[in-house]
Amino acid sequence: MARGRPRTFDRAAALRQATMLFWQYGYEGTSVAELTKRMGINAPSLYSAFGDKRALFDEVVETYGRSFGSFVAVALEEETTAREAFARVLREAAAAYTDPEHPAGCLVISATTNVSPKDDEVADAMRELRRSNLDGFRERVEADVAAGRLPAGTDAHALAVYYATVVQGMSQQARDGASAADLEAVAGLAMASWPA
Amino acid sequence: MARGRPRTFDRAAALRQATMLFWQYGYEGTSVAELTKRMGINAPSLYSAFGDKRALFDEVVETYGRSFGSFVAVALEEETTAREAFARVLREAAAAYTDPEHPAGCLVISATTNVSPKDDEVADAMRELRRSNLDGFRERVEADVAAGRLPAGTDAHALAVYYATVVQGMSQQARDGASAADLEAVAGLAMASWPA
DNA sequence: TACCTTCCTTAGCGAACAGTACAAAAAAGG
DNA sequence: CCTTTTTTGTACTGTTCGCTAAGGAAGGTA
Repeated sequence: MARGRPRTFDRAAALRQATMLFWQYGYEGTSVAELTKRMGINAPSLYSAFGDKRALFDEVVETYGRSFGSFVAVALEEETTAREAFARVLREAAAAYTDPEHPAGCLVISATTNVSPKDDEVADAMRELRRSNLDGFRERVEADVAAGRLPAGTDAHALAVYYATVVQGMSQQARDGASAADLEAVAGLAMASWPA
Repeated sequence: MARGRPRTFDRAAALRQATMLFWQYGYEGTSVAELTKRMGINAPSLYSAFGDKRALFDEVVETYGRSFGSFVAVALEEETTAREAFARVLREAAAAYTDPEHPAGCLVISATTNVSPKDDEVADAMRELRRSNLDGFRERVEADVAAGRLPAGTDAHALAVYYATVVQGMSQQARDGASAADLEAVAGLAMASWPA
């Protein structure tokens, strides 16, 4: 098996390099020329291995969700109470968004904030991802209401939107140079709004 | 005076149209071709009246700050207490960011989130604007600490970063389709974190 | 009317964009 | 060895990018 000439570059490593570029400059802010340069390959190798720019970006987003972005779903699932879950999400976001090992903030939040009309399909796909994260927030609150850990009248949607707002704001703050300590303080203040 | 052929388009109206495009699609997401089409003029008229794309954007940002974006500074100055000032900023942001008369969110927050490396000067200029807004937040808190309306140990910087985070998050939520009611609930929850 | 200044329209500039045709090169199968 | 299959590097496609040269058009001034 494995007919033909084998590829001479590490596909996973190239994908990681592409991730760093899209993370830092966004979808349209990253050109194929910059991608091939950073990935250490020529354009035909990129198109052969990943399809086109859009497909490469989709694969970047997918692997991002299973690595850098997985802490959110993990925290929502592992913590026993919604309060502890959201506190952990914010605490870990403060660390992750300012980790000097990679670009600041969250790729899903920031990579398609400004796109020209011709690429609104990509922006819509990312918006849909953020909306599903918001649903995850709401469902976690609803689970605690159902379990009696939160009052029956709790507005799960409002609480979910609030913490999504804080997380998205933290991402932008990190990209504007906020420190991990700054964001930890934000996380602490945001948890003061948790219903009594 | 006023020698030569007078221009046949309304410069202020053209600037408003440019504002709407930059507001919706961002700096790089808006092409000169789209600008001229929406402004109803040809490229040479745009360059003659405004300089180049960057100068047009700068003028857009300046007029934006004196109109749509002025509510923040006004609220910080007019309200007697910092608490009332921040509550008003969040309340008015909820309305302004979802006003159907113009694109959602805040132009200064969202127009240069993703730019290619060649335009990082524009992104830096906008970052500096956001940083000065953050300074305004901090100074408003410090004023209340000095006046005895807030405890002497209040962390003005942390509080300023927190409310800047909420405002930026609200802008992104609005661009993702959040309603005015959603953002009003966010504003209410965010004020629950105000120091006792 | 004649002139002067400025604006508008047409047409196009070089550069960068995403994407590809083509043939040499390198492996496995026969 | 020879064919087949896939990757490789070179060079290139058509399109869009921001921007502008050139000349006619339209006003005020004399």
